Amino acid sequence: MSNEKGPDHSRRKERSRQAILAAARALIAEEAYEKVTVEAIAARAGVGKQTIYRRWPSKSAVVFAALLALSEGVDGQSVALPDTGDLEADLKAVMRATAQEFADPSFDRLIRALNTEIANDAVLAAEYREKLAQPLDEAKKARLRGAQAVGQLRTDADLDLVLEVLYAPLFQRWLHRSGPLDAAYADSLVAVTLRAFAP
Amino acid sequence: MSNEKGPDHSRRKERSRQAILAAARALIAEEAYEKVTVEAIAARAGVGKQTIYRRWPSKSAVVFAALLALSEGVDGQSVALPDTGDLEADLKAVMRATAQEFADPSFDRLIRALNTEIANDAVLAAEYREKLAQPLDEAKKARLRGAQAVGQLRTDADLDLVLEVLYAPLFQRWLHRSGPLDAAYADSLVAVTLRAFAP
Amino acid sequence: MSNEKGPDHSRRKERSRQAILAAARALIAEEAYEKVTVEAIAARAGVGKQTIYRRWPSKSAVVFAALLALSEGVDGQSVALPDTGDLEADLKAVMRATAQEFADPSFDRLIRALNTEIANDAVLAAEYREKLAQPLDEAKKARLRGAQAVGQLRTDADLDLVLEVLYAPLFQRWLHRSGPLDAAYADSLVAVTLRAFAP
Amino acid sequence: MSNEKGPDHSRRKERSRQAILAAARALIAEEAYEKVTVEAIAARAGVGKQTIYRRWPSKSAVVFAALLALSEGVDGQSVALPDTGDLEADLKAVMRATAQEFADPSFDRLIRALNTEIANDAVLAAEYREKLAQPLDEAKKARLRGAQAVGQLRTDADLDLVLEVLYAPLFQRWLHRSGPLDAAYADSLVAVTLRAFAP
DNA sequence: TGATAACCGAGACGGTACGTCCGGTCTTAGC
DNA sequence: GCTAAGACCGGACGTACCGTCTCGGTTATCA
Repeated sequence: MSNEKGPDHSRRKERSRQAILAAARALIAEEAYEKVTVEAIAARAGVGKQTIYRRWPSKSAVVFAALLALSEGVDGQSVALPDTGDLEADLKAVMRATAQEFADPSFDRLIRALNTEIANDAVLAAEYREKLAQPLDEAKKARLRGAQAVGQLRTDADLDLVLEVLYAPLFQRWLHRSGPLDAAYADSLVAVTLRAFAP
Repeated sequence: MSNEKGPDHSRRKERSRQAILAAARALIAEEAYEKVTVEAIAARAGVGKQTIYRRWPSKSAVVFAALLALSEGVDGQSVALPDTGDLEADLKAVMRATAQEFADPSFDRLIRALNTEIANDAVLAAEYREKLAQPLDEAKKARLRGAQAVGQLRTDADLDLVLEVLYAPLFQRWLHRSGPLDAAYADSLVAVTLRAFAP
Repeated sequence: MSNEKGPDHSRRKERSRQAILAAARALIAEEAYEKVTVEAIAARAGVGKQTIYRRWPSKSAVVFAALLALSEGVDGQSVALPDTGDLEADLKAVMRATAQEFADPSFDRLIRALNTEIANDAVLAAEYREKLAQPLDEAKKARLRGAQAVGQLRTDADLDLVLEVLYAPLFQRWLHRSGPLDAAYADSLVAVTLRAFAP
Repeated sequence: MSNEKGPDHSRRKERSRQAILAAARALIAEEAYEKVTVEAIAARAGVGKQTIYRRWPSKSAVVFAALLALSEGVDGQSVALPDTGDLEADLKAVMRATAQEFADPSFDRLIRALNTEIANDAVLAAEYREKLAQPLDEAKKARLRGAQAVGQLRTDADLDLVLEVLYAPLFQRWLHRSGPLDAAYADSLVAVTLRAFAP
C-alpha cells in the first residue's frame, strides 16, 4: 500500500539529498565559510544547481539544513546526560566533553557556520530551536529534574536558566575566542552553577 | 593654533574616514546585513570605492572598523558601572539597561553584524577583544573589586568568570532569540550570579 | 534540411548574440567611441555582462564583432560592382556612393571605430581582411577582370594595386579629414586610376 | 641677459616638458598603446601627474604632443625631397625609405598611436595637418613643381592628388597590414603615379 | 643669509569602467 | 519525468586609471 511512487524514485531523491548535505558539510568543514558556494556544493555533490534550488529556497537554507542534519537521529535517549547519581561528576564529564568538541577545527567551522546563519535569520533560528536546541535541552533538563528529586538542585530552579548559566559562558568564550576552553574551565562552570542553584 | 600635522590634509582624510564609517553604520542599522555593499557605503559616504580599499583590505574590515568606532571614546571612566554601594541594585540597573539596548532594531542589527564578523575571523576577534571587550570588562571588574572589598562578593572569585556568568546567558539568549530579554530575566541573572559568588 | 542543433537553445543564444551586437552598433553609432562601455552594451541589450564575456574575450573583440556583423550576409553577388559595360561610369558611380556613405555621421563613427580596432590589433586586422575586405575586393576585382577582357584596363595590371590606387586616397582623406569627399574628388580618382592602368 | 623670466626657471619647465614627451614616446614605442597611462608617463618622467595636466588638457593631448614633437625641427629644408633631376629615381628612393621606416616596430607603434588619436579627434587631426602634414607636403610639392617645370609631370596635375596617389596606398596597406611593404611595392607606386600624371 | 613666494613630486581623492564571481532562474539533452 | 549541466540576468567584488586637489619640500628671488 505504502510507497506510491517507485521505490527507486524515492531512493534516488534521498541519495541526492544526502549527497548535497554531505557536500555542504564537507565544504564548510574544510574551507573558510565565505568560500562555500552553491556552485561548489552542487559540483561536489555531482548534482545540478537546480536540484538544490528545487528543495531549498536559498543558500542559507541548504547550509542550515546540512548543519541541522549533523544531529539527525539525535533524540532524548541518545543525548541524555549520564546519570551516575552524582550530578556534579556527570555535569563535569559532559562539560569537559563539550569543551573538547570545539577543539576539532572541522567541528568548530561547522558550528560557527551554523551560528552565523542562526544569528542573522530569525526563521532559521526558530527552526534551530525547535529541531535541535529544545530536544537537546529537554534531555538535559530531564537529568536536572532527577537531581532536583534527590535534593542535589533547588526545587524551584528555572531549569532553562540553569542550562544557560552552565553553557552560555562556554559558548560565548568559544564564539569570541576570549579564553581557553579546558577541563578546569569546564569544571569551574559546573561548580559555579551548582553553587548558584544549590538547594 | 595647535595642529602639528598638516591641518587640511589630515582633516580631509579624517573627514572621509568618518563619512565612510558613518555610512557603513547607517546602512547596517537600516538594512539586512547582507545587503550592505561596499558600493553602497561609498555612495552614501560620497567617496570613491578606492578610498575605502586604500584604508581597509576588505569589506569585513570596513564593517568591523565601523562597528568598533561605535564605541570610540569609550574608556574606563565613561563605562564604569554605577556604584551606589549596593552591588545588587547596581548590577540590576546595568543588566536591565543592557537588555533594553537590544530591543532597538538598529542596535540589534549593528551588534549582530559585529558578532558575525568576529565569529568568523580570529584576527578581528582579537582586535575586538583588545579594543572593546577588555576595556569594558576592566571597568566592570573595577566595580566588582570594590564589592569584594566590602564583602559583597567572594574574595577569591575569578572576576572574568563572574562577568561571563552574568552576561553570557543574556548574550546567548539574544543571539539565538531563545527567550525574552526583560527586566525579570535581567534581575534573575544578577540574583544567580550573586548567589554563585556570594562570600 | 532543418535545424540539426537544438532549436530553442540555438535560438536563445542567437537572440542574445544579436541583441549584444545590435546594442554595440547602436551605441557606437550614436556616441563618442570612448564612451561605449561593456556595461552600456549589456544594459542596452538586456543582457548580463557575463554573457558578453562568455563569448568574447574583451571589449575590443565585441566591438569588432559588432562591426564585422554590419556586413554579414555580404557576398560576391550582393556587393558586385555594377556592370553597364562602361568601366569609367561604373567606377564613378561606386566611388561617388562610397564618398557619400562617409557623410553619414553614424556610419562615419562605426567605420572609425572599426579602423581603430584594426589598426591596433594584428589579429583583428587579419580577421577583418579575411571576413570583410577580401570578399569585397574579390567582387570588385571580378568587375575589373571583365574590363580587362574588353580592353578597358591593362591586361597585366595588378588588380590589388588598382583597387588601392582607387580607394586608398579616399580612405586616407577621410581618415585624416584632409580634404573634401565630393563627387568631383570621386571622379578624379577614377580618372587617375584609369589613366594609370589604361591599356 | 635676454631671457626675461629666470633662466633656470624656464630651463626647469623645459626639462620637465621634454622628460614628459620623451617618456610618453618611450612608452608608446615599447608597449601596447592601450597600456600607456598618464600615471606611467608621469612615473617614467619623474614628474607629478599635475605637471602633465598643467600643460595639456587630456591624455590624448599629451600623447599627440609627444608624437608631434617626434618631428620637431622638421622644416621645408630638412625634409625636401632629393632632386637629382630624375623624378622617378628620386621618388623611388623616397618611397623605399618610407616603406622601410614602417618596419621598425617602435616607429610603427608610434605612428599607429598618432593615427589613432587623429582618426578619433577632429581637433587633433587639424593640428596634425597644420603642424606636420602640410609642411611635409609642401616640401614634396616643391619637388613636384620642379618636375612639372622640366616636363616630367603634367602641368595641370593637382599636386595634392599626386601625393595621395603616391602615398595613400602605402599608408593603407600599412595601417591594415594588407600586404608587404617592400621595395618592389614602393617602385610600383611610383610607376603608377608617374603613368597617371605623365605629361 | 634669511625670508617669502613660486613651483614641483608625490600621491590621495571622487568617479567610472573594467573583467570576475556567484546567487538564483531557466533551458536543454539525456537517462 | 526528472536529472546533470550549464547558460542566463543581475549585481557586487576588488583593481586600474582618469583628471582634480592638497601637501610638504625644494628653488629662486629679493631683503
